[in-house]
Amino acid sequence: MYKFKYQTLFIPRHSKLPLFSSYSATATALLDPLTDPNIHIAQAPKPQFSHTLDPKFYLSTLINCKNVAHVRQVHAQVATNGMLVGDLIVANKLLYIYVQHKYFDDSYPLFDTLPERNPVSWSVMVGGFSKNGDYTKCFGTFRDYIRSGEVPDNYTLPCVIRVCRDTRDVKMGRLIHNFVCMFGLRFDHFVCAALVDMYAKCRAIDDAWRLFDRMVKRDLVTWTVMIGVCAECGMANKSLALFDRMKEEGILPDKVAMVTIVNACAALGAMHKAKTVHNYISSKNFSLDVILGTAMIDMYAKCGSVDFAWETFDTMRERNVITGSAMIAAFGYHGQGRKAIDLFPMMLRSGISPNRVTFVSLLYACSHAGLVDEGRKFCSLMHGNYCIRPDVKHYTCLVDLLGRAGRFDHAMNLIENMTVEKDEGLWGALLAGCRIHGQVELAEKAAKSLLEIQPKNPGHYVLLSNIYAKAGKWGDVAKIRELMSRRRLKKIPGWTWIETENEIHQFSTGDRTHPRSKEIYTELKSLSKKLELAGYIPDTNFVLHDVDEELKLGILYTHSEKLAIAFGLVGTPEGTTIRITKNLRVCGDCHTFSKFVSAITRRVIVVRDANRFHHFREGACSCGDYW
DNA sequence: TTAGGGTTAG
Repeated sequence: MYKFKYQTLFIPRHSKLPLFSSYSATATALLDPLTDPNIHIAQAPKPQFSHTLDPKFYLSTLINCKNVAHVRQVHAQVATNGMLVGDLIVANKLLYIYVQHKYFDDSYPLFDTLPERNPVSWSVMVGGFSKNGDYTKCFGTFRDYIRSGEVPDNYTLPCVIRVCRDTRDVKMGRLIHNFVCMFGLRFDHFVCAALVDMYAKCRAIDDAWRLFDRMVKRDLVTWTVMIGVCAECGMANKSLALFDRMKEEGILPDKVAMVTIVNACAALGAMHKAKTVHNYISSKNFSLDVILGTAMIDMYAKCGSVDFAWETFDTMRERNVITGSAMIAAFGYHGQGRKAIDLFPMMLRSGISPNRVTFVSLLYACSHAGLVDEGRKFCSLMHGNYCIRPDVKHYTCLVDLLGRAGRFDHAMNLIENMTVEKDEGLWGALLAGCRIHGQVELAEKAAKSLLEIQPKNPGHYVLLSNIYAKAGKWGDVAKIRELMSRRRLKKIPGWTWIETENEIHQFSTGDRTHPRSKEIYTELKSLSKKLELAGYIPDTNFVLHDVDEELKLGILYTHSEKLAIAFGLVGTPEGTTIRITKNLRVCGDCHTFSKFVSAITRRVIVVRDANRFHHFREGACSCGDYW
């Protein structure tokens, strides 16, 4: 069908010689055979063109070029015919194609030698550098643009704003924002959307909100940006509200928006919301692809249901290493170390190779289930079979594993010989192990290193104080309290959330603001009598305040977890699982309290704390009292 | 002739 004489094409770049001798067919038809993967460039047919000065012809030819060699041919032809001087549109199109395909060696000389440049030429170059991550050249070109006396347009500015976002340079972002106002583009949709994204990613959330609220038209992507940033900044509840508002305004979510909202549910740990979102996904027929499915596994795991996470995993047609690692991590959060370990060979059998995150998840799962030998085996396997060198996260899991098992010699040996930089997580893991086993001296060492790295984190002081309290070292408890006061550090207030069908209820210690507060306290009082009869003894060591025992008891009884559990008992149907989320680690007394409550009320209580999940059932906890 | 922004695991 095509009658070509095959010959090698060797086209010198920027050749001044005419390269096409005669016109025989349309450019499109001539270039079509090149889409055939069996035809190599070197064998490609030589197109037969005649000279032409019609810019439309060249534009159409450029659009249909299938490789850079042909773009360069057209470039040379265009240069020969003087079109670069005569028609800036053709020159810009050439620039655009080179930049799109990252042929900066071609685009930059062309841009440099253009007899004239218009905003499109500048915009293409600035955008090209921005997209390619060459921030210095992007800003350099933008600066030259402004110096040339031109006013940047709504095409160029978003490219520069993107660089500020990628480099998290909010200072420069604000400077560009000033330019935006100067150039009268503050209401431009594209510019505004880019600014909202930049502020959101730089965590300048107030600025992002201000602009978002002011936007005349907000499209799906901008809504998604705001929904995502709210969840990341600990305002997942606001994310969900924003999602509802978006739908009310007639914007239909796409799959990316759904993944974002699934993440918000995961951050919130709200099971009812998670189910509602899942129903929405099903009703709108979003396919459960690898990204959405993996996000849902994570969501269910973080909402306290490893079973739903597994169901999702099981339904997915396509899985990758991220899916597998997410499921292993899900088992790990919930203390189901064996299941996490069993998933590993399944993953290998399906042809998925583990990566460093997979091993972190596995080691975490082993650690939270007290599987010391298995953890050590995974560590050797990681290094021996997969050539993955352990990083600080792997070491942290190992220290955690050894610390929980009381193998402090091994843990210290590991820490002393590790070659990667030690971080607060590593020392925190050792400190947590010391707390479990009452290792006061080692705890002091760990705390010293920890406080050198993070001197302003009150949680570390509280943990050390609890260790002293457990050992009866009240003088040291007092010293820690003084140190905290001298450093003006306050214990992070504990918050607990509990979700009912339509609402999320939040409690702080001693909270009486809830509309059903009276009922909650009555329930707590009646519960305390039953618990004492069942053998529960409140442990006031967990109260850091310097107050008398009676007051300590009072404070202990109104910890936010206990208020949330009491509300769960009165506010949810009998027999249903009570699911609560805490911002801190669960306190030892509340842990014992929850075990007793689960026994006397026959309720399953699922607590998500800052570290892991606890499933309280019939007087026992899934963590085996290691947390 | 040109452009921007949102998505999965520890």
